[in-house]
Amino acid sequence: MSGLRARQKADRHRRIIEAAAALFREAGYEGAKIEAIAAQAEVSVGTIYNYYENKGDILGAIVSLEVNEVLNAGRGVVARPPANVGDALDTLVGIYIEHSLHYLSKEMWRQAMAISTQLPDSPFGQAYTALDRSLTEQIRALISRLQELGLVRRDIDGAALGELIFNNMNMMFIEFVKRDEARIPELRAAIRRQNRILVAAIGV
Amino acid sequence: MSGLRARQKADRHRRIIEAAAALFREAGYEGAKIEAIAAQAEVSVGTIYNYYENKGDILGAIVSLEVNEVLNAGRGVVARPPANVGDALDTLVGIYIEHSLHYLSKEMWRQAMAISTQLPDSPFGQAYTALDRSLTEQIRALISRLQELGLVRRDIDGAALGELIFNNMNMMFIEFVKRDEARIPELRAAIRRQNRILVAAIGV
DNA sequence: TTCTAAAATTGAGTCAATTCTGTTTTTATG
DNA sequence: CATAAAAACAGAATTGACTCAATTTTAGAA
Repeated sequence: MSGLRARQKADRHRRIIEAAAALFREAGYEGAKIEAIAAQAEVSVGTIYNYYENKGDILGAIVSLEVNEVLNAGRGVVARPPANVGDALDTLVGIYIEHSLHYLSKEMWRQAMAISTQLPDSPFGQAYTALDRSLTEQIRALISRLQELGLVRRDIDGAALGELIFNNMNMMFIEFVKRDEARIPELRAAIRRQNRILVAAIGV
Repeated sequence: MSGLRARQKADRHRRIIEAAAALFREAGYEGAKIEAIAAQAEVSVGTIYNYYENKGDILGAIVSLEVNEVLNAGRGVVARPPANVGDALDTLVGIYIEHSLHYLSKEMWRQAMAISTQLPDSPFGQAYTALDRSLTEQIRALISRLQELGLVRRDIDGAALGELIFNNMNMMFIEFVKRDEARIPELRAAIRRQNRILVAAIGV
């Protein structure tokens, strides 16, 4: 019945996320003190911890928003991929990368990745792993689509190939966010160069 | 030369590392309090921070020891690789993976990886990136060696291939340390399956 | 409307990493 | 040897994430 309590809860969630997102961007993850987030969201410190297990989970909620957008954008490519294996992969990778810095700064990505390895069993750690899996799955779906279209050999191990492509891209992205001066075009070019080896191997 | 001061310094370094390694293993990274490490090493908290920028750097020193051993073990394979591309890669990957849990527990690896992404510019962050590069380079050297031996096509982009193989392996290793129940044989099998696609593409 | 149990909020208190400042030890010099 | 500068040390103070017991608010029954 969408009672008062439920509405207030949703509203507090939103205020906390908005306050945190703003402060993470302004002051960086470490620089954004929980007290400051609480003050800006007009709730108490205790309330934040009632909603999120720890500071990392707040960042986690923001990351989920970003990655889900990326996944959505990727669906279009899978549905109607460019009629060329190299271009198809490049287009999908491009969408992932170009969307990735929309809400999250490199510093926020670094923190998010760090937390997800540090606490793999926390809510955020598990959510992050699930997001990675979804991305891998989407790449696998693209390969499957390309096989249907007769652009990729039928005898290719699609699952293994999807993992290979995702893992390489992801590792490149990790290195990318670790260096503030790294630029997107160079990242894309490097991944394209790596994928070229695979494209040669799997094309009909 | 080699005055008292230098000797005491080296000795204190050693004691701190030994105390930390023992406590990290016993109590985990978080569980090993700086005060406890200081007590066991018979120095004060302040002294530890005089030697290491932060707790992560202590772990970093231990990780470096481990990875350098791995690199050393790998040299043998590069010098005399198995006469088959798939086996050669599998042997090198195997050495990396089998040695990896010698001194470091999965939990210690998780922390180390997290810190290296979180603080890429700290002494440890930079060292970790350099170690990754060395491993990538060693894989590239193996490929180069296999090309000399006529086992891999000459027109293959060795640098890109080395990165691809390392990045995939590394990402698989990250997922491996994130799950306590994951086992080494399955990890190796999964990587072998992924590399099979590449082997088919690059063999003469 | 009034009352009660459940749910949610609050903020002072705890804990551990890191910083800071005064003291001690070592080295170099006369 | 004495001594002053430099280096290293010690541990108390600070800081900030997180906890928890007390208080307040809400939902629903009478």
